[in-house]
Amino acid sequence: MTLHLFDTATRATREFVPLHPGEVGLYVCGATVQGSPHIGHMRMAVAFDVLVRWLRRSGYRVTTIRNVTDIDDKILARSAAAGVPWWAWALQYEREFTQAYDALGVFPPTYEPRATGHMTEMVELMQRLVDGGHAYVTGDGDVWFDVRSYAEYGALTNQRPEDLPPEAEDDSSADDESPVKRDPRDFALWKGRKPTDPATASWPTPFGRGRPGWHLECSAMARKYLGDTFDIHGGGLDLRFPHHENEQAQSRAAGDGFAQLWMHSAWVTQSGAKMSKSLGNSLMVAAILEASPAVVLRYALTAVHYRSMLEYTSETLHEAEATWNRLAGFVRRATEVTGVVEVELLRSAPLPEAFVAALDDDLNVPAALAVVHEHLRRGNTALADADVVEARETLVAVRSMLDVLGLDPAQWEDDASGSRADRALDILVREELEARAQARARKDWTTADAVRDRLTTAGILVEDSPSGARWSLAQDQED
RNA sequence: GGUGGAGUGGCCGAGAGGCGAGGCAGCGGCCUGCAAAGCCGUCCACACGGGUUCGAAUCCCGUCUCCACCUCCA
Repeated sequence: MTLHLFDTATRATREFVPLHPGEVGLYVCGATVQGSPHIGHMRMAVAFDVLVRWLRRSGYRVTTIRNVTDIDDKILARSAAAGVPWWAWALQYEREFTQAYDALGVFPPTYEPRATGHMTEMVELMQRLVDGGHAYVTGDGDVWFDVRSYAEYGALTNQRPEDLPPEAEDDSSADDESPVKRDPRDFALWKGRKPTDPATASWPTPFGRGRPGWHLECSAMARKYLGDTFDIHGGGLDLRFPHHENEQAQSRAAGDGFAQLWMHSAWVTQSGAKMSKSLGNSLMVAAILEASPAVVLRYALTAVHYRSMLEYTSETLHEAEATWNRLAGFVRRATEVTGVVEVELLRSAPLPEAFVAALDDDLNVPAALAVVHEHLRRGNTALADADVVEARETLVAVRSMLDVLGLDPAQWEDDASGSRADRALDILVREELEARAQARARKDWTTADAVRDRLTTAGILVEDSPSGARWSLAQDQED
């Protein structure tokens, strides 16, 4: 079996055949940096991160483009309201996104182009569309894509232009739109400069000064970095229409082949409904990471199939943490017995067939995790039986699989125990445990249990093992 | 109205015509000085009503409920 992926455009799972053997070009729509990242953004990032990891592990050389939309209506509006330059506003949130991606172990893309750095490419694309009769300029300097000039419009989302509802007759915001649009469904490639726009937010074009509409940048940047035709275009489900439909229309109308396969990741929902920013801070990445380790959030986001909605409840992170502790606990215990296993070895070790089959089947991560858990159980049994050979085999298998998902506990632990406070705590706890060990040795259970109770009260979990006691911070029981 | 998606055991969540996914929680047991961790067992589910079939959660018909996109959105 080879990799099969669900293609949103054809609504079918297809065998993935790269345009160039051994290479994959992937374009993922990144964030419009108008505000702080929430877990929905991260879910999308993690989903495509797993795709990239799997492609690489499968032997492909992957070029990933994830753009940053750093100029748009909301950025202008919000920065103006805050009295901050629009570009400062954009950069601030771009940094927050970068930090969030890093925290969750999302590989940086090969290139991360900003819209504002690609005005030339956008103008060129626009020119090709105007020259080809697929776009037109209106009096106020707006440039519109002519939907009726392109018969395939609607192909991506299986809609026909005539099915799209006509613009509301009494649309009071119509003043913003050109009064001479040829068709209500025509969308803006370029927005002519308005007197209220900051001077820095417009760029010269043959059609006058202005700034890009939302869709143009992705087509222009995908072409620049991946070529006229490339393998996969991804993004969140909501981008299908109009954003991706419009991207495809403008690129193909201009003569480019554009994406061969479309992938869309599903929502994070709350109480069955799409989450929104009005729900408050609880879903913002920064707030979550204050309360939980980043890897726990990553586990929670990874564990659900990327095309299924992820119902986020107060239990989600607790459950993820419990499961994560089980995985990490095995890796820690097994490593004590078998010695350290280097990452290079993991990446060359063969993966269990069932795991490979699961990921090849449209990245079925839940099924792949089931395989991980089967191995985990076998590994724990091997540890209980002091079967070092079996323990090492399962350790390598478990870590190899988790590495593909970006969840190898050994790689997440390195940066978790480095601070001076951590080292100080370790020294103090070890002294307590030593006192307890001595008490246990003389069968003074009262003293031994008193030590353990004291540590438990402090939120420290003690586990005895043949090689002595070990400690860890207990899982937060707060709701 | 148009286009898609979904309803699975206490909870989360895969699968998809016959072999009890997996996880979390609970319960029983083993192990342990007692625990914890771990292991074993248990909890045999698929919105509803019909139909096809030797057999349906899975296919067909109908019904109900929910969600998304069609406007900025991961």
